[in-house]
Amino acid sequence: MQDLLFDFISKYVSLTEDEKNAILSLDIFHSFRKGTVLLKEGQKTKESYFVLKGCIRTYYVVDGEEKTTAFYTEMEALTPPCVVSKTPSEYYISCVEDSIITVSNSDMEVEVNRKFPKFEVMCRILSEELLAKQRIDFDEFKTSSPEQRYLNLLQKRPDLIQRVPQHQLASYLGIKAQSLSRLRARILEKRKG
Amino acid sequence: MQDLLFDFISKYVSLTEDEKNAILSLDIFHSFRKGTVLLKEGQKTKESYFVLKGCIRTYYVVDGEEKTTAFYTEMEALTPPCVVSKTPSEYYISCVEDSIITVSNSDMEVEVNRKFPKFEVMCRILSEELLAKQRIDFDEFKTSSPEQRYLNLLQKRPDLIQRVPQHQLASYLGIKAQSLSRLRARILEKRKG
DNA sequence: TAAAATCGTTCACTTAAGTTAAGAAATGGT
DNA sequence: ACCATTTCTTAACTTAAGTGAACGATTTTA
Repeated sequence: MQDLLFDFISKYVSLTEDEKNAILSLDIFHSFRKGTVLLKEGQKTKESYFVLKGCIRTYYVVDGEEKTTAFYTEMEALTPPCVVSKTPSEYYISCVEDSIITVSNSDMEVEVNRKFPKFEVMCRILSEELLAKQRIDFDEFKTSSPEQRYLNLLQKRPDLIQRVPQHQLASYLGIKAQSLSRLRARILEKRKG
Repeated sequence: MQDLLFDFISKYVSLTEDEKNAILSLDIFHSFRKGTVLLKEGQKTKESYFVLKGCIRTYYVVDGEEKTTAFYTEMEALTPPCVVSKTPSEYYISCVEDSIITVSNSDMEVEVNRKFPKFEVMCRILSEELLAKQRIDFDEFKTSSPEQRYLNLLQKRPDLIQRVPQHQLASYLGIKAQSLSRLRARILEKRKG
């Protein structure tokens, strides 16, 4: 499992054995059962997550209704906005599947960055990449219809459609579960006719 | 004008006179007239922008139609995704108003980061903050209706509604110009009735 | 394994956005 | 100052998403 993390890191910086051991000594690898809530609305936290196996989701609860805004699967990292802004969390994070996740906290990261400056570089590059990637995702969302968004998702993350409940997918696409059902039926109809 | 930039930077790291002079010697301050196109679709670039005065927008052209996805105003920074991914740009950038902007390129930044490691730290923090901020914006967009988005914008960036053409605002809100007109009329109607 | 809860789909109806077109208002260029 | 262009609004019609309700299928859990 550790190798997955180190393979990921090696795409950005090369680590010595000492550095690897320093990371391992932090004891950041954790398993969670499906449904486990990692973060609740209103809670303060300094934790960031990196998914090694499984899937986690972020969701808001508005008028008693869950609004899912993101899914993180294998080799994806999540630092909740509340960690950056140092305010209580506005959303929940929970496990869609049994998952193996590294959990680190920002004090730890400050310490590691101080000891190993190359970490600072990796964090900067990672943040810049994620920012650019997320910008593209946001732009695609804005400029397309729910149907186009669904077809786009089918292309880019077909696994999500299999492993995630439809009603969570629907709010991820910005629509209601019933509309997603209808939209899928519409697409099938087009393909036949 | 330079002071605006240094005031902004001072929120993240403190610079010596030497460091300030190093930045000034790069000659990054530029003025552009309203309508100037800074970047075109298909073009390769290494340039990042920081708006000191004025307003720039990013937009895609889909089937001959402009789709505006973002506005950047005073003290806001933009590194186009294509700079990070090193691919041709998928969108245009142009000036909504006469603007004063610092234009830097990524080779310059690599050099500055090498000379002054504190820049690396600032870039990391800035990227992390922007990532968190953009995540919140994306989530708000996903979880609200066009009407809610408009009312939200009225709260958070009332200046934009004044300084930007309605049809550009409309696509920024993910709808057509006619729908924005109608939606505004609907809101006025509610306030009276 | 039986009862309860969650999940996915369908339907009828409502609401709002997309489309096409027209015209008024504002802006820009010469 | 005038003409051309762009911008904004309105209207009638079409299309698709929201809503509330029902029902079977699946999953959970007691």
